[in-house]
Amino acid sequence: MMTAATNRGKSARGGDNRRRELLEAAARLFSTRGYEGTSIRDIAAIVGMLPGSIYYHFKSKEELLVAVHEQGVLQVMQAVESAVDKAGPDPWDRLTAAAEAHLESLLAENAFSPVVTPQFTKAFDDPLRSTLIAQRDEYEAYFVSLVKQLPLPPGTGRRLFRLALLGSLNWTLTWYRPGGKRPATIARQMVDLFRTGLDPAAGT
Amino acid sequence: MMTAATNRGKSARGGDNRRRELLEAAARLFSTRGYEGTSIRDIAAIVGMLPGSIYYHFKSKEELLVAVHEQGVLQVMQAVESAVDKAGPDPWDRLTAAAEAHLESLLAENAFSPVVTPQFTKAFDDPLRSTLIAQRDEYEAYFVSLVKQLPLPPGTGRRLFRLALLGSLNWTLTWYRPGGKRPATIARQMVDLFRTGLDPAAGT
DNA sequence: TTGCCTAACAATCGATCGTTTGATTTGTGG
DNA sequence: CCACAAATCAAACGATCGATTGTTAGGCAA
Repeated sequence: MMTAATNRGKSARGGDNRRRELLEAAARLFSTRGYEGTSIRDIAAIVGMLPGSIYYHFKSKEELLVAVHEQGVLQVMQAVESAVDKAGPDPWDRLTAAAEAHLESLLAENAFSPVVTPQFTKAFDDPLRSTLIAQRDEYEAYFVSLVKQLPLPPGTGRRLFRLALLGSLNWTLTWYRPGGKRPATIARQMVDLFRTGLDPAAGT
Repeated sequence: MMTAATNRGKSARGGDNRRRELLEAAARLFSTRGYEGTSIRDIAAIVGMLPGSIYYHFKSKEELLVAVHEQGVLQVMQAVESAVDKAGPDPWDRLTAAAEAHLESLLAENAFSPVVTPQFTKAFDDPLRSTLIAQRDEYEAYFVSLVKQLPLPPGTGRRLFRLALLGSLNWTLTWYRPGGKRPATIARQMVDLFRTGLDPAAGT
């Protein structure tokens, strides 16, 4: 799905390099300094362009944000789906593969993806906010289906499990430092945490 | 610990009501619209004060933020320590009590606490950023001690467990809607999730 | 060559930002 | 009632914000 008027009716020819540069610069700044903390002038300076020129490519700062967010969701979703497709048929293996790809995307250098977190989304109000949430819901629905495949004891809160797992993964953004464990390792250990539990005397 | 010059040398008489009003208004706005998204004028309007008058109570917007953050950390920490003290001696019960109090504080109406999340902290740069992180680390250290008491099989990653649990709890801020399960219930179920695990065929 | 389209520049708009300054009100002790 | 300090008002400062406008230089097609 494409939010329409996201690009200027130009056909999908490969020639829109500056537009991609703008998206990438905006993504980096939005994810590090926040949306309000980033000015059009900051973005223009990075790509070597005058502030006004940005409005040829995007008709407003909000539209630029929507485009960045859309791109971020798209990148993460593609990475996750591709990883799951490569995994075996076991539902836990597939969920683990998804978690690994999810976290790797979020911590990747290029940094489109951090914008995907709903924490980022929270601050906006409602025309814009709904747009971003809708983009993201499409992605989270994929995790719903992955969790649904899990053979869990009846009565288990699948929704809470999904939210808790994604919370653990997404929260990694706030404490991860490069040089530590690889993201995929962290993701796998987290899934195992939920799967096997910690208390040797559990279930009493 | 008090960051010094946080108040204007006025003794701890109870009479600084407007200051508290300012702190509360700022907390609500900071946590919903973000720091950059909140203007001094917005805060002044809420408490019925002209923008310039705020500078009688706080010498800069940054100092106001630090004071709000300090207050937020303090409130959560006190709620958690009080809850743990009331709990029994069992380490898992104590951790559960902490998780419940933590999440209840974060979702409380008054809304000082959401500012405590490091997600919020991330956007600032370094003189300010370090101050906020230091305030928060003091709080997280308390969870380190709670997890240390847990009787876990040797070789378990206590650090990852703590981060994963706090991630699940903190992430609740992004999806919780009033009218659903009570925060304490959510917190308890999350701790149980980590404690007992989900896979009936686990440990293979 | 002519004509159009893309992409950017140069300059500037009104609004809003954090902050400062100096006068003025309000409350309180002598 | 007066003096003095605490608290707020009133007004404005320079800077920066997102956005608009008019123009121009290059590329490609007819």
